[in-house]
Amino acid sequence: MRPTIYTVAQQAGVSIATVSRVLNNYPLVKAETKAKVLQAMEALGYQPSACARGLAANTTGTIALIFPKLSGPFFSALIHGAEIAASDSDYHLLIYGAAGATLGADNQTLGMLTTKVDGLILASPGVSRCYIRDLQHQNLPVVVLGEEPFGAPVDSIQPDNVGGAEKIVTHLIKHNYRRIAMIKGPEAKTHASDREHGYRKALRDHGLHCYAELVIAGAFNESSGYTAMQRLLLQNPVPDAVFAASDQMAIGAMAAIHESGLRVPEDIALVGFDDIETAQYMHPPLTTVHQDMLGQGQLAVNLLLARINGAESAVETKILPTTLVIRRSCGCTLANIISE
Amino acid sequence: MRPTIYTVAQQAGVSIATVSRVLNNYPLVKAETKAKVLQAMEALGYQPSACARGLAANTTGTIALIFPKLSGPFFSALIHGAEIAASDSDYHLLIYGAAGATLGADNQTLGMLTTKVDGLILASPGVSRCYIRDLQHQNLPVVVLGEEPFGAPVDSIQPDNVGGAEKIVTHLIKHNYRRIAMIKGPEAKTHASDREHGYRKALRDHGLHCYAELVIAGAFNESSGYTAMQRLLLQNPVPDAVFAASDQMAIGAMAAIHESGLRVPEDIALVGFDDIETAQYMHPPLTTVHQDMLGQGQLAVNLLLARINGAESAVETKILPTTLVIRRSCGCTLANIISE
DNA sequence: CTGAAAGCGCTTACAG
DNA sequence: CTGAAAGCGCTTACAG
Repeated sequence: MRPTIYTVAQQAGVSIATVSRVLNNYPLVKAETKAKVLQAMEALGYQPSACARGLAANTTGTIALIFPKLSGPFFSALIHGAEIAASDSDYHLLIYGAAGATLGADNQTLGMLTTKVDGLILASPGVSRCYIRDLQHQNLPVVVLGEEPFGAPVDSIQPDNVGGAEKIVTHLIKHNYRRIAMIKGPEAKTHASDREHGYRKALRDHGLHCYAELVIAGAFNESSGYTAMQRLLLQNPVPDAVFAASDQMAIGAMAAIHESGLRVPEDIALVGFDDIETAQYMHPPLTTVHQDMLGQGQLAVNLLLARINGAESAVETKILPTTLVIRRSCGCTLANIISE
Repeated sequence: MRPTIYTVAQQAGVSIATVSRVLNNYPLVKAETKAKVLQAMEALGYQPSACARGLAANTTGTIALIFPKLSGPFFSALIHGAEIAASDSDYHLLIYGAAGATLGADNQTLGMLTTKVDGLILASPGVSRCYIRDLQHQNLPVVVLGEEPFGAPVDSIQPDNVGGAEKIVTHLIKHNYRRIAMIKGPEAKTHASDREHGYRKALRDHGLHCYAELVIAGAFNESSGYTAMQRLLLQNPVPDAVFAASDQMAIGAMAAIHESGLRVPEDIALVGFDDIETAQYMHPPLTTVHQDMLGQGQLAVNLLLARINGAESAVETKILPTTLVIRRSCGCTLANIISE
């Protein structure tokens, strides 16, 4: 049998209340008593039950991270960041990839999940407003990651998608490219449409026309970038530069360009967004917009933890800065990284 | 106040025992009673407390996945697979990236974690035997992923590292390369040394000498592959082929080769291991060994769940087959994928 | 087929 | 500074 708080109390010759107090670092326990208890716990290999504690104290010591789907280097870094921050505060991380699942109150396993956590991070684009309300109604703190939560009064964190896209497209314009295409993300996602807005704004501000046939939708992964680029290559004339809304799509696009016998950047310049690890190892190294995914994961957890611990400050909407990372694929010959 | 089982019972006009029975799908509840209870739960928006259930039934409905560090496409796919399988069985997934943490009974937050789960998957190379024993002693089912658990009687899953490496190096030999270098992983990891064994075996079986200076250690990520390749490029003559023990290292190595002005595969052939998503989009597309990471994650969860549900069969050691994926970087001109 | 009651292992006022 | 006791919200024999 696993030892319980009773076993420890008996072994130490104190009451369970006292054991509980040393467990929770109550200041008013006599040093001598505390030592006895600690020693008993050690001797028995005692491990307090998270369930019992959760039931009695109404706190679980775990938080959840909810996703559209768990794949790709982007989410990987996010999870990693969240994991680090959670560990630092002795919290555990539950992940739930709502791939294909309905993300709402009707989802049974998601409902059960809410009773296992003290708060949750919603990194799932397209979370419904009413689901957020639902969670808040249960007194569960929530922070939304990577998307503007229209209408819901909730903390959120996102990179500066508009500004990042604008910066990199402006950089392409400075290179004197004029037929600048974009491989964008799925319509419905705000981070996708924000990057498109940045693209359009940059073109407009420099008096360039935005050709509808130069904007093609992808799905943020390599294969959709590959396919989109193939379509772009069918055009006459071919675009002289392409902005892919994610590095993964840029990787796919680069493969398509190479396969067609054209060169990057001599024939077509190509840039991405995200600055995933692989970007710098491409051939040529990919010029892109850096966003700190690890940092976003950490920040989200820390914000959430602050709310869990009762922070009452006004709702925060954090827009994190992005930086332009210039490598070779845009046509710059510098090998090193420059931020504007 | 959140509704409890008492609220539901009262609303439905039954006892809490009956509510509990419909919650757990007991067969012997009268249909009419069940309907009343279901309706009351619906009306109240009732959500049973995982903690209370866990305490009473000694079961948590969650499993843990433990990692050395949470990063890279490899672990990303593993997590994704685990998540899918867990969801399918209405289990939740707790992840713990033991980056830098001591993976043993002394780790306090890991200890607490064990009380939150019904079993765990150890994907952390270098888990100590005594830690596994410790968990099993607590009656917690364990499955080890990606490593041979020497001496510990525990279920484990791993790809055929030796066979995969042997296959791809043999393929290089058939190309008539003779100075075949290897960028291997860290010494301590069995999956790293297994891949090295496969490499040596292939050389030996074909009467080739294995030059110590052609084997350089990396750390499974891009940057270490890049650095290792730079060292290989210093040699005279340069190797005519390189086997990187992971695709990520191959990606780094490819960048180093390109940067030196040499071509892949004309000057140096290059192959990897894993078949991550990006491999096929490299320039040239990377010949590699495919292992089903998503499938391994799913299999691990299903094996664990079987144990949790009381499966008493003998300890399983699953070695999953790998397949050779021939693309361009080895020198084959075929664009399509062939498996031997 | 259903209910009363004990018990799971903690926390937390309340006394002292 | 410490203990006795109630309570957190469930499950599960045990009766009937």
